[in-house]
This record gives sequence, structure tokens and C-alpha cells, in this order.
Amino acid sequence: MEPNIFKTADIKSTQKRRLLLLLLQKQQRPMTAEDLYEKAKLLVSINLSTVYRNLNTLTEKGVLSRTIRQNGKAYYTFISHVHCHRLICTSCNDIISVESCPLGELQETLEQETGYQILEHSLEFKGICPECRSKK
Amino acid sequence: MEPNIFKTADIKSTQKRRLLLLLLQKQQRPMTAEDLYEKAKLLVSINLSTVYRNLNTLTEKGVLSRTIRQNGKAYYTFISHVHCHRLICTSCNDIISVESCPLGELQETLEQETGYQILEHSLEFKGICPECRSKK
DNA sequence: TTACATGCAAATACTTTGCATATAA
DNA sequence: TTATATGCAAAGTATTTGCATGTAA
Repeated sequence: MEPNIFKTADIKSTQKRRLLLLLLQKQQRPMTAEDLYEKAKLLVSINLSTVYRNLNTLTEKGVLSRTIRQNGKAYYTFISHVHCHRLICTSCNDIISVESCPLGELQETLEQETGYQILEHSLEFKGICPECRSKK
Repeated sequence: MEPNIFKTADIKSTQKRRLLLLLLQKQQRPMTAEDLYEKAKLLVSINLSTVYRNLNTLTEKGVLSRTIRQNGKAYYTFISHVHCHRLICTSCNDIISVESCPLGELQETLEQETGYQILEHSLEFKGICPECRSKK
């Protein structure tokens, strides 16, 4: 883990924070507060509200990014992660990462048309995966 | 309002359902359960859980579509509405509709690459609107 | 030493559910 | 008449907050 993430973000380096970042880094996939809590409590004594508070702090400080998915839950990743989206099977909840993203161009057009400075976007696809389709 | 929406959806035509659809139709913008409840209770006696139950029923029957936005709330629209997305100002929460959508092609490519049958997608842009930018 | 982090319990926001009653077909 | 819709209160799920205590710098 970058030794100076905390210094850069101007927050204290605590055992719980180091663990949460380590877990997010190890899993290499967006995780919910609950996901992280379940993993973390196997290793240290930690409270769910500590997880929530830290995820909020780290998001505000620009270390993590938060995305609310169509299941209503917040998912967190390192900001530095490759920009990608999701394709979710509505039948078995399998998730595939979608790395292609054709929105850069549209985003520029939108900025010109609307005068907005666009900072981010969220995109999610839903469908039925091959396994579930064949089971029908 | 289409006289046979309810017949087609195979659900009873009740006063509250007719009102909820009418309100959604009149506003011509995605609304939350709370939005609809506030509008509806000015006109008839209605319970918030009736609103939620009907929005769920109408969504399951394919009359409405539901999208969870990055504020964590569910927004409903007629399925028949023009396919469009959102550009939200993170500073003043102003919302602009984005009608262009370059995802059709990517969606086809994804279907071929992944074997998924893609049924829908959700897309949201966030940025800072011209007014808020000039206030800085 | 001191400001910030944490644990715990309680509160909040949005949504769902069980059950008795009301109503559309 | 009968299955479905509704109201009401209670519960569920994800998240936040107040306050006392603990800990990094």
C-alpha cells in the first residue's frame, strides 16, 4: 500500500483504515460497507459504523470512489482503478466488468451544449447471462 | 390516459392507481414514491405504502420503469417515455435530461462478447452547472 | 497533550410486510 | 362473491449520528 495515502489525504493512519484499504486493494473489485465489515471482523475487532465512517472519509478525501448500484447499495473502489462499468445478470446476480466506455465523446459534447463541467458518470447494464438463458 | 393500461397489465383499475399514473404523466419527469405521495395526498386520502406497492406492481407489470439514482432513491417513469439519461449538478442538484445515448452499439458488441441478453442500462452524469461554476 | 478515530446504542431514511378491512370485477 | 387493493402499524435494510472513550501524532 502506498505509504503516504493518509498523509496525502491529511487523515491519521490507523489500524482499521490500513486494513480497509488493504482489503479493497486485495479484492480488486467494488465492495460494500457490509462486504468490508465481514472481511475485516475476521481479522480485527471492528464496528460497522467505523467502516461506514472511514468509507465516507476516504471518499471525501478522494481516495475512494462511491457508486450506488441499482440494488440500492453503495460500492467502493480505489479512485485509481481502471474506469469500468458493470453488466449484471438479473437472474443469478453474476457481474461482469465492462471496460469499454464510449462516453468520453458524448461527455465533451454535453459539456459544450450545457455549460456543465462534467466530473463523473455511472453506468450499469442489466441482462440475462448465458447460463441463465440456457436454463429457461 | 390509455383506458386499457390496467386491463393489459392484468390489474384492477383503482382510484389510487389512476391518480398515480395521471401524476406521473402530468409531471413528465421521473418521480420518487415520496414525490408522488406528496402530490397525491393533496387530492385524495392515500397511504405511502399504497404508493410503494403500486409503484412496485406497475414496475413488475412493465408499465413503469424504476431507476435508482446516485442519491439512493428510486425514480419512476412510464416505460413508454423517451429513453434518456441525467446530468446532475453536485452543487445545487439541478437536473438536465440527456437524450443522446451512444450505448446501443456498445450494447450489441457486449451481447456478442459476453453472451448476455442485455435488457436495460442506467446512466447518470455528474458535474457542476454553469451557475454554480460562475459563483466560485 | 490534543485533535481526531472508534465503539456502542440510538436515530434516520427509504422501503417492505402482516393483517384486518374495503372495493373492483 | 371473491380475489385483489388499501390503511395502518410494525419491521427491514442501509446508513448516519451523539457521546464517551481510545489512540496517533
